[in-house]
Amino acid sequence: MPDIATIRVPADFEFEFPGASRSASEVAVNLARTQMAIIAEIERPPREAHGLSASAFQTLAILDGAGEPLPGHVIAERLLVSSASMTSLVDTLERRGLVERRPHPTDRRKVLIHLTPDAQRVVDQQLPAIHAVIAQAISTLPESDREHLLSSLTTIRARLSLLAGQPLPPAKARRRRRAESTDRSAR
Amino acid sequence: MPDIATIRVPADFEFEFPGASRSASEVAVNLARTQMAIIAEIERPPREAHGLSASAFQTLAILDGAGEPLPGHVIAERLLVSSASMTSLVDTLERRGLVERRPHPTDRRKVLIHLTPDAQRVVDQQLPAIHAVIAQAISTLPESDREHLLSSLTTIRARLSLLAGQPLPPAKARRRRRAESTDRSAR
DNA sequence: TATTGTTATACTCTATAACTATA
DNA sequence: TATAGTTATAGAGTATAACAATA
Repeated sequence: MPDIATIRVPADFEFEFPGASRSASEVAVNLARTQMAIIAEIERPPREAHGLSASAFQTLAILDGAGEPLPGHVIAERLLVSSASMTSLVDTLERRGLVERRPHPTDRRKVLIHLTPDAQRVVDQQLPAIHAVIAQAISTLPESDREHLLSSLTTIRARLSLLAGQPLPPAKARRRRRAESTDRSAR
Repeated sequence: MPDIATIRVPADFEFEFPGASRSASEVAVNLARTQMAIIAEIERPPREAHGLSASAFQTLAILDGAGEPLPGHVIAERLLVSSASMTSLVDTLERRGLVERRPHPTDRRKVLIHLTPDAQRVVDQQLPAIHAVIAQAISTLPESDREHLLSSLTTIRARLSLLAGQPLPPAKARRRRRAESTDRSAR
């Protein structure tokens, strides 16, 4: 049973990367791996393979969540893709009969994307399964730790939203250690 | 300044999705968003745009971390891609002069992938920048919370590695709420 | 027989640039 | 002018299946 220990970085990490923080990088690496493991479990077959890419399924989920048809540019912006990519995504979904394009009643520049009954079935089937997997994945974490975890994550996101508006600091040069053969792939 | 609050799911969430856990889904959603925000900050230009995809850069990082040339199938397995995809990835990197294929000295089935000096320069420049961004992103989280966070993440990963070996439980049906127009996109 | 890697094929995602239609 | 969307073009990533070479 691999991968059940906390991933650590080497003791000389902060020597090799001036400006880095060992504990911070450990948090980042473990965050990434945990997130990947959750995704993998959610997508593990047989998940009644809907055969949709993450972006395509997310498009359906966004439409379901909105509870009403949306114009393409709104979906594109929530999905963080370009308008041309959105066109192509909607093309794919339309080909599979999961969405329909219909003209906006008043603004003739816009095209409203509607979920079809087939798509609604896909979403209604997938969402409960996804949330059930998540419930199972987190089930061994006590409720009090969940609140603590949420608060730590929010602290990080708040800091990131500040950083996003600032210029990037110059990076300091890597200091090479003497040659050795230990595996440093965790970095 | 958007997105600095903990993302919550609606109060009737566990009614709508039997078998789901509200706090668990909140953890999963916030984990995903935090992870995305870290990636976005790491990739924020001008990051001396190396122009490499995530997989391509990770391939270089894996080779750098190993400290020695590796056969393709080893990289493929760490990267979680097929051997054919690995061939295509190495093709791309070779075209850009970042890796070289050389025959394995003893096992003639294998091809060892070597980093070129150019690639080493890319990695030596990117890794310190990445770890510096991470240090900044986590900087407002007290050291004791970092350990707590790591431990919670490991608890989740341990549970996931157990689940991965088990059959998927049947999902219960979604219960539709009365129609309303609130935005439920956080799900 | 099993392992390693490649080729062939196909599809999706993604982006930029140029364009049309509408507001 | 600005907004919404499409088309054209291009490149990358991904997978499966069939195959060759080697162990």
